[in-house]
Amino acid sequence: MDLGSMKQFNIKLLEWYDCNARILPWRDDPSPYRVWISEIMLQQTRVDTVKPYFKRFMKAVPTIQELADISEDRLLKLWEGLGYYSRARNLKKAAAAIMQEFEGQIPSDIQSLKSLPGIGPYTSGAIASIAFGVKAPAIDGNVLRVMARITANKGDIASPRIKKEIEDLVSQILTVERAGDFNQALMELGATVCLPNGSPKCAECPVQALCKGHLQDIAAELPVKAKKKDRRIEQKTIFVIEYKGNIAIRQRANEGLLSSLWEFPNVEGHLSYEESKARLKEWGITSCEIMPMGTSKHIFTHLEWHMIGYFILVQSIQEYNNFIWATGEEIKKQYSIPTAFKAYSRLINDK
DNA sequence: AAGGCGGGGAC
DNA sequence: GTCCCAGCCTT
Repeated sequence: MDLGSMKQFNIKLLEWYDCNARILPWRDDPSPYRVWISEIMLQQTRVDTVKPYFKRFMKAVPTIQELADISEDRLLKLWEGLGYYSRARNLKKAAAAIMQEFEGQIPSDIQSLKSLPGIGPYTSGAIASIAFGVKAPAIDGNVLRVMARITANKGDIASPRIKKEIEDLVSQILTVERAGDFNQALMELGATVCLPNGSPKCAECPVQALCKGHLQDIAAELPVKAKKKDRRIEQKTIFVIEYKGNIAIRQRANEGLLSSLWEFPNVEGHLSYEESKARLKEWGITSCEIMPMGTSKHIFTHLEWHMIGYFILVQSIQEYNNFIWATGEEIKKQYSIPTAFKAYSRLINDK
């Protein structure tokens, strides 16, 4: 792209953004803390999904100090249902680091930002440019798609080489004073006009005349991405166990999938009625009614859970050290249970 | 370079 | 069903 085209690109894009920017909760006051929280929530997560979580979080945890001091259970409860829960734990770690190493102030330079847990190449650029006006690129999935089409780049945008090409180009184009607006405009264009899956609305695009992909009539075929691998399937049996009005829950391991979130007792495989009874006996539950709750499927990015459930009404119990016994109300208020178990927790919420 | 890590919306 | 989302971290 020549210098004249870059200049035109800047002007057209920012003109368009000034008229078409969506009104978003984190845009009216782009303070570093608000930008940081919003950018972490927005990682691999749609704007409409993030909105209510962001508002609730800012009200519950308005300062870095409070974030550094928050309990893990309260933090995960605020994150419940949003997914990628390591983001929440990294947020707390980063808050502690900001208090200790940066005197309570979020740093403005890329290197310091990237030193914080959960902040990588994209998020460091986003915070630096939006909150501090630093002329740094912020290359996300939208930008990769938009720029691949603008330059008619047929390379795999997942490859580091192509990413670097696009990052270098955006860095060259990014000469305007409004670096934060420029980055947001590029993402906004990708989210609302230069749509994925072969559906770009080129007729509405402010930089259509500068787009090689459009001029060559291949915009819809770009960007090129490698095919995804198949998901692994796991069978599970879920037990919703009630005893004297309380439900059994337990905390997952603090690493790996859904780490340190809470769940109903469950085991690998699809257990029959008799197998379930034997397993419950191992857990000290000797006398109970067992009722089937039906099947449920939950799809993760890399994994599928195919579940069957049993509702267990316990009459007597030998020892119950294995689980926490909580009321439906306590679960709703205190314990973060991942969406994967929703089909079996609905019954509790209805109580 | 590749895989783990959630959940949901659009088609 | 498939794709992909304001990605990061570990191996």
